[in-house]
Amino acid sequence: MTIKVKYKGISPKQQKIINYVRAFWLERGYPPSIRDIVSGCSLSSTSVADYNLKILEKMGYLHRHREVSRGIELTDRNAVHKRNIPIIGTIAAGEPIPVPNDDNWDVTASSDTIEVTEDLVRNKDGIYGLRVKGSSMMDALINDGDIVLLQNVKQIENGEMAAVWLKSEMEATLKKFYTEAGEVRLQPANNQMKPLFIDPANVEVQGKVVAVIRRLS
Amino acid sequence: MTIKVKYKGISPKQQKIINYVRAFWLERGYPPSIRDIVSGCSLSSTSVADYNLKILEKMGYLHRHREVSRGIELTDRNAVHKRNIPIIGTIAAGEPIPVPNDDNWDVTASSDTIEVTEDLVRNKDGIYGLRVKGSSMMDALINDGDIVLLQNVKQIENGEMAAVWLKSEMEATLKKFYTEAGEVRLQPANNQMKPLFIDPANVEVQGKVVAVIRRLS
DNA sequence: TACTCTAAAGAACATATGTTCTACAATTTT
DNA sequence: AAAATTGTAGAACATATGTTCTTTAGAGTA
Repeated sequence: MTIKVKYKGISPKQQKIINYVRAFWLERGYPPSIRDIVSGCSLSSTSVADYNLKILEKMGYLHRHREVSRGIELTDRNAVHKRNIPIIGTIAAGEPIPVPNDDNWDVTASSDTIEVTEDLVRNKDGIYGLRVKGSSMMDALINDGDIVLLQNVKQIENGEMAAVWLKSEMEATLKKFYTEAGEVRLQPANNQMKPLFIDPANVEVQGKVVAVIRRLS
Repeated sequence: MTIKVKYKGISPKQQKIINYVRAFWLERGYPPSIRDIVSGCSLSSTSVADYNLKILEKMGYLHRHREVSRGIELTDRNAVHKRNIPIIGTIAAGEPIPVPNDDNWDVTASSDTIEVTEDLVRNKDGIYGLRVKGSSMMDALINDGDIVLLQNVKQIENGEMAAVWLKSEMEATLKKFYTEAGEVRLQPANNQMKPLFIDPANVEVQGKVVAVIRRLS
């Protein structure tokens, strides 16, 4: 199905072209070449296509990548804002929390990623995911198999949920984080459970929990 | 939300290639050329890329259009589509579970929606969302403010998580559902908690839990 | 009319890019 | 060990494709 949009300030020919590009792209999964446009829009020459594409680009309807075959990118007004978040490892009670680095940070190289809509991680940089292993995070209301999205931050504000590594206990955990009078209070998400009071030197904050995603069935 | 699966039966190199193709496509709006793949995946020759692409095509991971520049089309399983899920109300212990109807079903009219990528709710019809109010669902590892995605189903399979309304108790709850010898067993997601045994006549299954999304900070 | 500007034709060109071939290394199978 | 299969390298080739140039036609304007 092709959705035709009415565009302002452009000729019928240009309107035809932009609709053709969109339809082609939706149907085939890659953009049309200049000559595809020529035949698809019954144009007489590649230069006519080029001429009109230049105008459309200047008006902001699309972006062309120079010298790239089929390098037409629609500036999509109904663009889906999505982000590929690399899942760099698993988090489990007895294992160190994987820390993002240049290697696993590369989304294109990462074998495992989760794609989320932008509003889940709005405006935030340094987001990565961990797959939860085991049921040790139940006090954080997080189950085996859940995916936790973390943000790589230097500082945690009081009350935020953090992924912390307890050095002497050699344990990873997810807790609400509070600094209080020379010590750190770690509070389970389930408020009815008792907090943990720890020596700050024993705590390594590895990230801030931004979201949790659980898929069932 | 798209979760990239570990692909079976293909080499790490092929896995890297397919991820690269998808990332490239998502980011730039058009597919990569063979030589883009060569440099992006640190391959040594175009023929290596070609060789592996042929295998990936044979295995159905992508489709190549012969003699077409950048004519790589990702198979549907890799395509990312988004869905707007209407959030038709809240779910709380003491309140009836809102039931979808023609009115609140209309995504365009619904005041509140959540946008998710297709494979979180893959192939499923009748998906709607409820915002969790209160902390009564903690035994399901679900917190105040979480969003629960439900599917409007007639039948629940044993072991699936269901949103049920307990008539005489006038209570909504989320539990794993089992029918057993003339009664219904409702098991909290936290397996260490005790199950509930209920007369089937007292149970109204309102929906099947498909996913849980928790946003923090 | 003459001038300007926009749009179109068609051809020619440069190169980006898919394809293929041969040789060889690495791995697995016999 | 020998053979077969699988994967890698590099180059060469054919062509798909973006770019540019010149010429021409129409439309509006002074």
